Amino acid sequence: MVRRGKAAVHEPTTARGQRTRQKLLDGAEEIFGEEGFERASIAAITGRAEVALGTFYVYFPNKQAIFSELLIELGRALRRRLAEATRGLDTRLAVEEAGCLAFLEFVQSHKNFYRIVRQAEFVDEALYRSYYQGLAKSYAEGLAAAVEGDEIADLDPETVAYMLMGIFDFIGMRWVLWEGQLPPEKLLQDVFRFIRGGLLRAPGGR
Amino acid sequence: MVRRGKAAVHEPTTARGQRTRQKLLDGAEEIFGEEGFERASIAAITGRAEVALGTFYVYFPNKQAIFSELLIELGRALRRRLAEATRGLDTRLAVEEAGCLAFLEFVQSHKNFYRIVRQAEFVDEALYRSYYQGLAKSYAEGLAAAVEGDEIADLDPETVAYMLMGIFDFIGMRWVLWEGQLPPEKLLQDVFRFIRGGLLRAPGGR
Amino acid sequence: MVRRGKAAVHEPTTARGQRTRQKLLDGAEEIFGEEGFERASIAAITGRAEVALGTFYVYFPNKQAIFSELLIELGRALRRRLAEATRGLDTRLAVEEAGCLAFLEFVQSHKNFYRIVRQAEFVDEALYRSYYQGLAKSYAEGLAAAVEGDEIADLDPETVAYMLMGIFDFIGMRWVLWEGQLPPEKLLQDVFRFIRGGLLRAPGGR
Amino acid sequence: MVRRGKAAVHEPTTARGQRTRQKLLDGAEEIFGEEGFERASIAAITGRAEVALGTFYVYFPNKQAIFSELLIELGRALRRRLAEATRGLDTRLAVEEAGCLAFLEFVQSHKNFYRIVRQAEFVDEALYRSYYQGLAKSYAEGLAAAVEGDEIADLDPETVAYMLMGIFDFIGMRWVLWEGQLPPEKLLQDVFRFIRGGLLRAPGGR
DNA sequence: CATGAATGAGATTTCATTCAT
DNA sequence: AATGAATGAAATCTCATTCAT
Repeated sequence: MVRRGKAAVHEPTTARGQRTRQKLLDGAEEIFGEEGFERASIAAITGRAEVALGTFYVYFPNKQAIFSELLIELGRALRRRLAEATRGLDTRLAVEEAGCLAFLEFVQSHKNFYRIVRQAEFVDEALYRSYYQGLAKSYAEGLAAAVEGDEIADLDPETVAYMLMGIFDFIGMRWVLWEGQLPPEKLLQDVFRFIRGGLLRAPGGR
Repeated sequence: MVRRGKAAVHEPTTARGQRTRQKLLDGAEEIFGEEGFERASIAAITGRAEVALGTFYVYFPNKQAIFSELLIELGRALRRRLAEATRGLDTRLAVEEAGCLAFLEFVQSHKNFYRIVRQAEFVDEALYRSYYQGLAKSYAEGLAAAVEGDEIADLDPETVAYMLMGIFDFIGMRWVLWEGQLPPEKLLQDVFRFIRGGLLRAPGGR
Repeated sequence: MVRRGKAAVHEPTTARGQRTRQKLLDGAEEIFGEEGFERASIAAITGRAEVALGTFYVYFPNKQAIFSELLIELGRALRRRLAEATRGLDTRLAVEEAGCLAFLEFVQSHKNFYRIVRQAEFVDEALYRSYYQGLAKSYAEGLAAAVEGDEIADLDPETVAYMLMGIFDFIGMRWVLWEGQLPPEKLLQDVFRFIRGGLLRAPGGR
Repeated sequence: MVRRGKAAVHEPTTARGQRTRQKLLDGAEEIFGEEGFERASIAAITGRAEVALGTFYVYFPNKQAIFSELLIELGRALRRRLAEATRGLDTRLAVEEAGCLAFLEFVQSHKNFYRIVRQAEFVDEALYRSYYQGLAKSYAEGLAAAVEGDEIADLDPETVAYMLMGIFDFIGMRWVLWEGQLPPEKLLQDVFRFIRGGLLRAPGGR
């Protein structure tokens, strides 16, 4: 009947608009990483992006929206990076090792991403879950194939996927987030040995 | 980072005071779990605790303080629980398995705790780190002894500690936090098999 | 399940609270009258009331709420005034004349009320209608009785009620609102003669 | 009160310009009617008119200006309608009746007009008064002639004009605005009878 | 003529904290 | 010990208006 609702927050049509929108996303990534979602203010984001406060609302309806978009984009970038890093590798163990390294390198070069993902639980829980579920699904598919091919032990692929994500997450936290560097080579080898042992060792039972 | 009020915020002397203080802590645990630290308001906490707003400041100088105290108390409770659950066990593997189960049961009965710990990173980072570092230290000591005794493979104990915490954390997230239940027995067995494999398999090398 | 929602905006319990609340209502009446609902800011209201901005929200959830409350209170005051002014009069015509005069005097002493009622249509339409409908109902009851008693012509009471309200409203606008004074006695007599004629003259038909 | 832009806001010269300007006026009439002046945004108006935001300022210096123009145009249209409807009628009573009906029909076909006029008091008070004063003047002139010719009672013409406008306004509110329809024929006859009585009955006195 | 990105002042609303009782 | 009224800084969001294209 009567059209209501605000003028749709649009995808910009001009190149200038595109640039502004990107500046906002970049600013938001920095500020969210530094301050956390709740303490980050729109004013801080536009300040970092060097645009006026009101400009924010030309492109995003609220703080949640830019956060969610950021999470989606960064998630995509991570997967691209993982896909590249593991392309063409022929054993599952090689994939895990390359993937682990790629992940650690990725979060090292996107330290804010780490903090952004960890906050997502409180900002947009559905998106947060789907981030991990999507990642777990990729992992699990690869693992299922490896189980199928008798390459690794017969463990539930999804469970293994969450365990691996947990390992990577905590190792990344301990070294990349807290120390700002990759784990020393020796420790990284220990991580790989642990994972290899977990994946290969068949014997179950107590 | 932690602001201090000037008024000497006292430990209550009377039994009534003790009770009030505990009601506030209980209310805070619920509200922080539901809303997150930033969105949780003192008014909500006192409302849940069924005391007047001003009463809060009789016992705590500010919002951070009650959060930190909560984290410390819950951390203590978790360790007590883990200590109980693993007391007297004679193999490291048995300790890990019992510890894993105890952890999952603990977070199941303190679902808010899970969310509180995960927020601590953005509220009181030092405390957050010391929570994990303390936990890691306990683990690492046990693991170092097991390495010493040739019970498990020669891996860096601290690194293993973080890997195990990561595994438990993510399995807990996947099952307890998201599904509200412990993982099915079969999957739990897969977790244990994975960990056993990781810990026992000595030979490194590619 | 989980109690949500803000701490209820309360009726104040202490005398001090009562006073503050009343100061806000008084300030709001002035500001709404001067500026109109939309241009009136909460800050202006609290400024007039000489309390801090935040104090407003201790007593009212938003601008609408205080406006509606104001309209209700003022409506009540008008009716009280009309009831007093017409109590004991024994002819309908006398009631109309006394009522007209009382209305004009009332709006003269509450010039803001005039403007507040007229804005209500855009602020709280339901309340606005019920204000007029309530007033019309009172009128119509009195008129119906007068028709019954053959005191006035057999016209639909509700229709007459709206006509009378329209007359009073516009005469009040022309004189009280625009000139700040009651109509000159001579003109007031013309109003009464017109109404008498309208009410008494029976002959219908063209 | 009326702010003036510097850019010479032009009357459009081309036919295309004429059309755009009219689209804006039409859009504004709808939006002002739906939302009220203050809540109506330029963006909503241009959205309804299906032109770009900036286009607004090609034709109008600001929001007030288009509102005032709208009021003037609609006022003109009403008078045209009243003039047509009463042209050639030879008694004042016939004029009033035809005028009343024409007014009600007019507001029925311009429901937004009703709301626009009622808001004008808070947007452009001078124009609002002059709207009523102009209308009252026309009325009063006709009424004065009728008094002169002994056709109606000797009442102050301006006062009667305001009373009649009040009656029409409130009957229109009750039926056209609230019910979306003209009053039932019977009630309309009661309105006419009331007015005839008021106008004809000469004798004053209590 | 027409466009739509950009601006920034101003409004509403929340809430941690203080303080008088 | 407990209360709850009061505060005001800070945050979000809206939108009339300008301006470069």
